[in-house]
Amino acid sequence: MADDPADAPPPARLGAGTLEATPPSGTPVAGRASGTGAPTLEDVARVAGVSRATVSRVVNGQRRVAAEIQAVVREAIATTGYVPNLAARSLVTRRTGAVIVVVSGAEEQGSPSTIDFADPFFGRVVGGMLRALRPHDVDPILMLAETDFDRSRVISSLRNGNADGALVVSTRGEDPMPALLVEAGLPAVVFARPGRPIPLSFVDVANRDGARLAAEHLVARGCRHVAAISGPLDVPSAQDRLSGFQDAMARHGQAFVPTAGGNFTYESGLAAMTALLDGYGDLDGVFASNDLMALGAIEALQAAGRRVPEDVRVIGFDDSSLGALSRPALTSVRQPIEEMAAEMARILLDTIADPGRRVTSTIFEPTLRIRASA
Amino acid sequence: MADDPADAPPPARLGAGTLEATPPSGTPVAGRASGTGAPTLEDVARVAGVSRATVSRVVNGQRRVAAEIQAVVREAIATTGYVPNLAARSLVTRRTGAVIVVVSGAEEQGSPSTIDFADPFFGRVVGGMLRALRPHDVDPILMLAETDFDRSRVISSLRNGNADGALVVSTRGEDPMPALLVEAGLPAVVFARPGRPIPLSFVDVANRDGARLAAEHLVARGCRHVAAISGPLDVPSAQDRLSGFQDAMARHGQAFVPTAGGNFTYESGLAAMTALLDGYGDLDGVFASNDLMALGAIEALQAAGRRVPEDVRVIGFDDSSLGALSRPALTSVRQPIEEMAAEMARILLDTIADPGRRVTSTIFEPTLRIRASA
DNA sequence: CAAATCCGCGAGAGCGCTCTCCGATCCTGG
DNA sequence: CCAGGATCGGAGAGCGCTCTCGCGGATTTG
Repeated sequence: MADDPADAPPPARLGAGTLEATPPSGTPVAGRASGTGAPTLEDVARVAGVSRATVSRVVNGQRRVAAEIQAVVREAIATTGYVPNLAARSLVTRRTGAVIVVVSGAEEQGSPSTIDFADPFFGRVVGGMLRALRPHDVDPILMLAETDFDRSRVISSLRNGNADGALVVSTRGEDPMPALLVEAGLPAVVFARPGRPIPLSFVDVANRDGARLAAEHLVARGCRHVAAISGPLDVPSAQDRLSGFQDAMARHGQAFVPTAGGNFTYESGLAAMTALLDGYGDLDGVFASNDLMALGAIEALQAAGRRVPEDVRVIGFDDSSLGALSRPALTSVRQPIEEMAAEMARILLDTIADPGRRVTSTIFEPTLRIRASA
Repeated sequence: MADDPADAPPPARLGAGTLEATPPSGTPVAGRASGTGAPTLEDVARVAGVSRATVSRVVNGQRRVAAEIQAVVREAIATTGYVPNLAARSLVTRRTGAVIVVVSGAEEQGSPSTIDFADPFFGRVVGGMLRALRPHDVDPILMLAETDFDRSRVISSLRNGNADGALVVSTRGEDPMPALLVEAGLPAVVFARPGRPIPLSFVDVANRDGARLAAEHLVARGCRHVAAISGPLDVPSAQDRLSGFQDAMARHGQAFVPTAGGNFTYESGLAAMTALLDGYGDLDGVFASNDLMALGAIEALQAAGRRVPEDVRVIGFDDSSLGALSRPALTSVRQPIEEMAAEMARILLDTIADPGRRVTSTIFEPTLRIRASA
């Protein structure tokens, strides 16, 4: 890979400030000997007057090493500025200390899934994983898996020992990624129950319970004609949220819940609400399967002259920052995303440590975050 | 890449007994011989009846290899299901094919910077980097750098060859990360001009131009008494946005611009606007240095009975998805974040390929995204 | 037709680390 | 005071890969 002038020419170059790159004078490298630049175990051993093996033992704390020698070695490590070469280590240990965080989904024409990352949801998940991984000194490698090629790249990375396992968060129901992982027998944990049952660990939120919470709240607030805006029904969570909501409403006397389908986007929520309003003018409550759609629904409601929450109450799902900032602030079912992500990391780490382990799943309880919209 | 399950040359064994629920019968692993599990170069060489070196040449396409032999080798690779062991490769090449993406900032008490990731800004930057890195087969390792410990971990990772370089996006002005990187002589590129001048490549947006755009738009819309809500002034971009705005307003006849300081959060925007309203009741236009603060400002304005945009026009900076979704939709100065992130990746890759390269900076031109709020 | 050239392949030496032996030292009990 | 056991450091063999070097055969040139 030399240079590729074919790459998108960077637009609008104004100033091109060029400073002389300073030769790092004060780099704490000392007492090396080999030609490459970085001090090696060998170098430390020489300085400390011990063997490579002993230094290794001190570094990894594997076997007891006499306190005295340990001090000498640590001293030598400090003066040489030694840091272990992870490539060499993982070559022999067959562990990389890295996991792949896969943001996966089927490719959608024209929707560069920048959207993925613009959605705070992914940020929260990734953030939660990072925090859980960090104390274990495990690095997260971020990969997008939109195309089959991407997915095979993930599998390859794992197979060739670039990473020890995968944490998958899918955007769609029929994502092939989980199945591929299982097929290859690779350690992995996914966010949300996979579309079809496969032996793979996952964490999820009790979607039906969350939907019930929403239903009960609407009922308690006096709503008598409520509708639902669902996500794509091939996604299990969307399915559960809808059916959970319908069931709960049925228990409270509303046997039929007018429903419109969306795809978790703002626009689809707007469209769904508009359609709903068309057929059912007397609605006084709406449950949307995520916040983005709920926001779209509010927009449609307001455009139709309905006030939220006075005329129609709206509840979302996710408790995203978007909903907290919008006006009226969105009442929403909160899933403890960060904790869920942390749990994923924990399960994966366990699985890596003990590959024989059976698959597990952890279901988290949602809570209702009451704000202004309902 | 069709591999028929029929052609399994030597007795294929995979780590059986690890999975329990599925018998993964069709795993594409076949034709190994060594004990570890994954086929090695050696295995491929044996199957193809050539030397290790030749297989390596085919894999890396480095030197001419007879087409005929090449075919045989590729065949062997396919039947063995060979994937190169990256650890072994990077041990000798001293390249890892990975870069660290550092989300950095000073530690703040009580604010678990989940906020970082909930802010769509980071998502967009990271997404842009991912896309630019992918075609080069470079993997991004995500790391948070909040504490000194985190930062030294980043430096260590780089120094011990865990990654080839760093892409840094800082949240604050006096972030120590850039300086540390320069000090250690490590390849790195930062997002936005560093707080103090150091020999480090960066990309940025022409903040002053963006602010000018906002000023001119407000003036064109008839605003005569405009105020500014700035970010923390130790951040160069916040400084430039403010002074750029002030200068542009001065050119248009408003020599004094009432200003309140915020820290890029919603709450600070709200507080700043409230304070501004206190002192200057006749404001008819506001420029906030980012969208979050602009949103807070609008909230304050509405709370004070001012209509947006009828009474007061508001312009933000960032063109974030938050602003697009809020009502009234936020007019904002757009910086091409994804392209900027891609350019960062490009510069870093160049720097890694040619470490002697001098530092460069690329400044992008902002544009005004006109929506409802101004 | 012989000599010079070139091209493509194989042999082999490590890259920096871990980890299994083994030998040396020390401690303990008889 | 010595045998036996426990403890701790050293030597050395690779992990899987790349890359330099050199050699043989094909091709070209005098």
